[in-house]
Amino acid sequence: MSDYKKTLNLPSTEFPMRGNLPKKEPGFIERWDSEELYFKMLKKREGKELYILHDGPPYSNGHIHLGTALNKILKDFFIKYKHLKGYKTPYVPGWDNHGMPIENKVTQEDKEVKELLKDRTALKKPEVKIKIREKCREFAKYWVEVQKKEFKRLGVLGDWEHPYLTMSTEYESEELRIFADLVEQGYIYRDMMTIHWCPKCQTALALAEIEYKEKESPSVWFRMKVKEDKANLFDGDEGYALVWTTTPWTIVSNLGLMFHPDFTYVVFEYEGTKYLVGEPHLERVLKEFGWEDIKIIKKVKGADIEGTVFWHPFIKRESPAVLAEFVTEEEGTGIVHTAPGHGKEDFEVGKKYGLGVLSPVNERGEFTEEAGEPFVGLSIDEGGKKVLEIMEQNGTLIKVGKIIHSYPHCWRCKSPLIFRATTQWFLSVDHNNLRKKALNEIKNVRWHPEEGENRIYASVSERPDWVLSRQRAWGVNIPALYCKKCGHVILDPQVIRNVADYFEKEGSDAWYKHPVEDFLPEGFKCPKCGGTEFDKEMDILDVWFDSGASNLTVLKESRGLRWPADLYLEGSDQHRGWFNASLMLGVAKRDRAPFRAVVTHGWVLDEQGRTMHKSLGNVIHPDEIIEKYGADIMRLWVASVDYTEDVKLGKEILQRMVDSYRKIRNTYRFLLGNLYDFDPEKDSLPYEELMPLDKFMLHKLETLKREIDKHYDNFETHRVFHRYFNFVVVDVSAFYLDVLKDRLYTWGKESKGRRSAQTVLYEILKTLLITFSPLLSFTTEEAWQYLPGKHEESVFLADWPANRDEWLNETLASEFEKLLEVRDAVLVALEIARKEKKIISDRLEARVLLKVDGEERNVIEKYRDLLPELFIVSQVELVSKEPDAEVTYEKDGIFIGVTHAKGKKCARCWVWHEEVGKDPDYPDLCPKCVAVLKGK
RNA sequence: GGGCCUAUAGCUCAGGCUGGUUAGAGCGCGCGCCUGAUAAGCGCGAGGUCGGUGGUUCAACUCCACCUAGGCCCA
Repeated sequence: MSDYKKTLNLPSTEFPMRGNLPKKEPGFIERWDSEELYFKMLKKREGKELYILHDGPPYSNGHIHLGTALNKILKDFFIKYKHLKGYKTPYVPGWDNHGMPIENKVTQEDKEVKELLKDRTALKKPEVKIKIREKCREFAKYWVEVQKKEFKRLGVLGDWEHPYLTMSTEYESEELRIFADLVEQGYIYRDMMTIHWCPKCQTALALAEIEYKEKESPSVWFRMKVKEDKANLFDGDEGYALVWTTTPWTIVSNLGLMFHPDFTYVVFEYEGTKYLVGEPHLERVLKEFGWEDIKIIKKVKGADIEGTVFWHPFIKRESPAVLAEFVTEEEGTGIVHTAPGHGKEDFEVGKKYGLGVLSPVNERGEFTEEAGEPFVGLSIDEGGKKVLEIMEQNGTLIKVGKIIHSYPHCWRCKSPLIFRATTQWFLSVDHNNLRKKALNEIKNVRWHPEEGENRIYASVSERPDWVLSRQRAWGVNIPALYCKKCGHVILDPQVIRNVADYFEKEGSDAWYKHPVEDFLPEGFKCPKCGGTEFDKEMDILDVWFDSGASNLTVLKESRGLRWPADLYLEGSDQHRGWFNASLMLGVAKRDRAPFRAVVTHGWVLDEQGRTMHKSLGNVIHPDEIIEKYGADIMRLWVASVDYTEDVKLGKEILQRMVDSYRKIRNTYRFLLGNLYDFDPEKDSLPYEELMPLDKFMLHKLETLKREIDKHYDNFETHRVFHRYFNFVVVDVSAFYLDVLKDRLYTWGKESKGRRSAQTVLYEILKTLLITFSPLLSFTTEEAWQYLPGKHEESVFLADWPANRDEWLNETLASEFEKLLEVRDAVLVALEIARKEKKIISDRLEARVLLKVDGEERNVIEKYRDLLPELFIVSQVELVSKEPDAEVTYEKDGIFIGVTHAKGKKCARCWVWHEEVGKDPDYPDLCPKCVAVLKGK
């Protein structure tokens, strides 16, 4: 009986059922590398239109995380897709190397550097800087190599041997030349700016280096006498503004008083003296002072107080009233002491009102000459006490208490920070209409998702001038000169270009290594005093300038690239970061946005939708996933989610991806198994000779391909995934392949019916592999190797399947959709027959009686011979009355009856047939099988 | 505190922008079948009232307001 099994055409393939991805994937990477697949891909598209995705450089200071993995995988999706579509897609990965995190790491952990830095002033010495930079370079280089391996492990193809590094000599010199151009065009200027400063470490701190901690400070209440009472607050009498501060030392630098424009202010009289205070603050302040029996004189709106002038409490200096929204109701008096040199808001307001800036404090946190006697040389704490002393004496001090509040501290030495005004280099955002031009360019860029446009627009229209300088060691220097004679600061394009030439040859350490004379053009003199001796600027450029310049330094013809890029693809946090910086520099230099389209993705969150955080213990590392499941599972996950929003990842989600993967893989496997004896060149049938069901599947395949194509083009890879997966599961696996088994297994090996099916199976498999290869790169490549017939050595060297209009057959498709509706109803009836009535177990034991009315009747009759195959039952009988059977079922005018099939079960094809046994040579076979075995 | 965004079955996504029959799909789950895709394959079924509250409307998951939770950026 089982002898007949050998006469069947059962599937056969070497393509393994199990993926074993963690083990197998590295082999593919090696092969792609050694066979130079990336370059072969480029070569294949020689002369074709370019599609340039410009890589946003990740920071080289540790292993990649899920966010960077997500990012690179998405980039790989679109590059591969565009390549398959016929574009030439060179991809040059980049790394961002300079900057604070690496410098901090080195200065904190490198023994040699730590030793050098025991002397806190050492940081200023060129040789120490060179040492630090050397260590930083080593550090960055190490992590570039690590990340490179990790990115490659994800299956990302690109020119990994020639990436761009912001610390490379080539990059640094080009960057400096761009800077020189900007100087020449007048974008760069110098101005004061307040920064967080650690007096102990004697260094500026970036926002990320600040820790907020509780601190006890004095709570100082004092009064400032009116000088010019423009708003007639006090009716010609002597009057005082009540002011509060927690940093008495900054009173030395007071240059104004802030009022809230919308608050109401109250003038009241206490013991014969008139005072001004915010109305919301009045009660609290009186209680604080223990003042009773006051008399309210009048109320004034904050906005009206603007322009009133007060006297500094102890210096003969004016302090005008200005308006600002920073003033709060909760604290103080509603009148805020303003020292533009010592506070961010103060600085902004001071700049707006032209108050000037006083910052008479040196790097060690000591008062300078500028502070005047008796403060010179005092520390800020001592100075603060002195201030209180003086105000106590002259009667301006009202009360001193204590307050515990959150205050910024240095992350390194944990001591409280101060605000200091320093001179910095700026890029003017409004020079040459830069902002306006940039805003205009934003409209010409395709943003995905669309909300990105609002976000970048807001950040460009609101952004202040760009502070370019950093007081750091690890970065590209700003090659400015200080005239030794007159102190004049010079930023000369020619000098900068000379420096750039040195950078190109020696790297940016050249700035420290060479004497300043080496950089000067012949006969260079201080334009102000004619001096010929200069000091070098020690500030470096903001790292956002580094990466923001990448479009200009990297997208060059000499690299086979082109400016502007077709696509930028980064996390949505880059609207304010890299997109912004790139846009500014791109527009400043070339009057155009450096990108044609910008795609952004969200954050990777845990399964509950919370940020992954060490302290929450919910962090997942990419290599955990790769080692356990493989990169294709990760890629499949990326493909399955709508990345424009935040995406969740966790155990269940991964398990679902593994399940999906198995289904896809097994379907590939089964397709391959049924093509073991099929040579597409010899055995394919022309379209006209295909069986109707097979033509129908080509119609579905063609539709699928076109939809997927559209989704890729719209950057909607999750729609690609869902559409594709649904096709694989529903149309191919559950329907087509299941129905086809009889034809594939039991019909003659070279029968037309079988070849017809194989012709379509081959097209399906090939299309499935190519169209999904950007997403599921390893597995499609693996399966590709088993594809029969002549084909490219790699799926990535194939072309996106061309549109086949002739495969679209709407008439046939709508007929089959109707048949499928009937099929669905039949399946329900069969389930009843099996489960409730137990008259059948296997579907082939069933005989189906069918009565269909209306237009569907014609279709059913047209394809009546196909119905048993389609339902996978042994017999189908069309009846004209509602069937009288053991099992009946009706749905939407489709009447179904189920009985047990007549005749006997054919031992070979298992189909029940009344003519089984008719042939004496094969007493247990049906006529069809007999014919097959007798070779027709 | 401000800007932008998100919230549909256990999971991943549709739908709704142009408000109107029982809100769809696949996976997972449950129950079966098969043993000629077998650490596979097939079928059937049960799951949501669309984050919450209020409003507009004859009618809202879909429009508006507020709230809650979460995310990114900024302060």
